[in-house]
Amino acid sequence: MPRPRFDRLPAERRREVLATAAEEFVAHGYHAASLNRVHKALGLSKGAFYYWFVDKEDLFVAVLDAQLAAMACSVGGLLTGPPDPSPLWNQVERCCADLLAYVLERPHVLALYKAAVALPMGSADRVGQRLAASIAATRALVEEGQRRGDVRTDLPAELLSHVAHGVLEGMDRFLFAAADVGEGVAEHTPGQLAAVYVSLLERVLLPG
Amino acid sequence: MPRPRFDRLPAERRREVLATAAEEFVAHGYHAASLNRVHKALGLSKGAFYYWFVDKEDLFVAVLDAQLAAMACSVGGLLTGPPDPSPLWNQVERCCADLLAYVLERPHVLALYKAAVALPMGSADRVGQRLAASIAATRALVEEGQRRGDVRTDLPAELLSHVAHGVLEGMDRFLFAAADVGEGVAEHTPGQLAAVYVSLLERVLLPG
DNA sequence: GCTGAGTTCAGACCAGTGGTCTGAACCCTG
DNA sequence: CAGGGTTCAGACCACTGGTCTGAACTCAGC
Repeated sequence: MPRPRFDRLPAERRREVLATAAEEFVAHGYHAASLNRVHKALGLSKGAFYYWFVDKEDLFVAVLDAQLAAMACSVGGLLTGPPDPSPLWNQVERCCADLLAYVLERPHVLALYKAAVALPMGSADRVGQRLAASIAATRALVEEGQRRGDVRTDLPAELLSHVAHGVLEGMDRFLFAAADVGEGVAEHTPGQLAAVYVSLLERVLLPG
Repeated sequence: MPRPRFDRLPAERRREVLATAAEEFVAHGYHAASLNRVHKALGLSKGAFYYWFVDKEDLFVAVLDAQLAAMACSVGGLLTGPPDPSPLWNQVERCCADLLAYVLERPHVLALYKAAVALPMGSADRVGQRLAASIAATRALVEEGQRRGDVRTDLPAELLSHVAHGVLEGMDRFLFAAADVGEGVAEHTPGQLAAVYVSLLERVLLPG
């Protein structure tokens, strides 16, 4: 993800650009987001913009990466640190709870995520890469689990990771839907929700 | 879904229009599909087009409905006919197998489905409605299962249907991915695949 | 057969889009 | 101060989905 020209800008300006662009993507989704509006809001010429970014998707990826970086700072990944011998499902539950806590109070992150998944999957190289990261994480979990004997091995890891990812997405969508209807998800703590996530994951992944 | 003017056209012309439009959507996805290309391919003026359809989404929905109708003709739904006392999971497996058989040899149906899910969810009124149908079917299954005692009741039906839907989507994506890599999904019969679908569904849905 | 209202649709036109390109202003090194 | 590289303003382009005018046609009612 080399973006040398943009990166050379003063940090404050960079932050401003990414924040404005993020607002636009959050408000309208990827396709309906208008670069012209972003330019106008920033008092920015097309020349400058296309000097910094190669195209619309490039900007979107930059926005996405900034958000992911911010999230990674405060959440801490799964299986990314030093080897952790504690029970795998406990680690998963902790990670889920953290992520939920982070994301539930940052609706714009969810909106960006929605915008990302709505992209044609052909853009597998840039946006797809970022989404692939989340499925890759699931896959890493599945493989580590298979190694430890915590995850069934009668189905291929590839299949299991897709399905596990589907389970998580299903939970997500349930939460979205509940939030849209105004039904208080807030009554449940991230910890409680995480427990449900994990129990469902276990159902599909546990051996036997 | 009233489309009185278009419906008044001779059936052959209608078929031709929908087929050409379907090709375009299949080839490029929703957003990248160009109405102008469709017009040109059909020797059709904008005037005529906008006389028949209210906008791009309207055309897409018409294409989608035509495909769904064709599919419904040859597949036959779940829980839609007269009450069937045979074991629920057997019914599900039969339905899955039929759908898989139908869809695996009609890649364009898959492409259309992908195009549909890639739409901004705000279009909940038209395209979203069609997608909602599939989740509604899952939900009907969950509720019927809860009534019969075949599905757990410790979690709300709403949540379970979203998660079940996620499981199915996960399987779908696994099949897509496998097909993209060229790995023969074809080595497995729809029946075998359906058995895996159902076994995973059972994992998340069975009581206890 | 004529008339006039309603239907059908050709295509000019519009605002807006993402993206390209020219060239002016600036900076920095020799 | 000369000249090459960097930065970026904004005219311009092809193309998009969508609107609108008005010509051609259909078809009652007379």
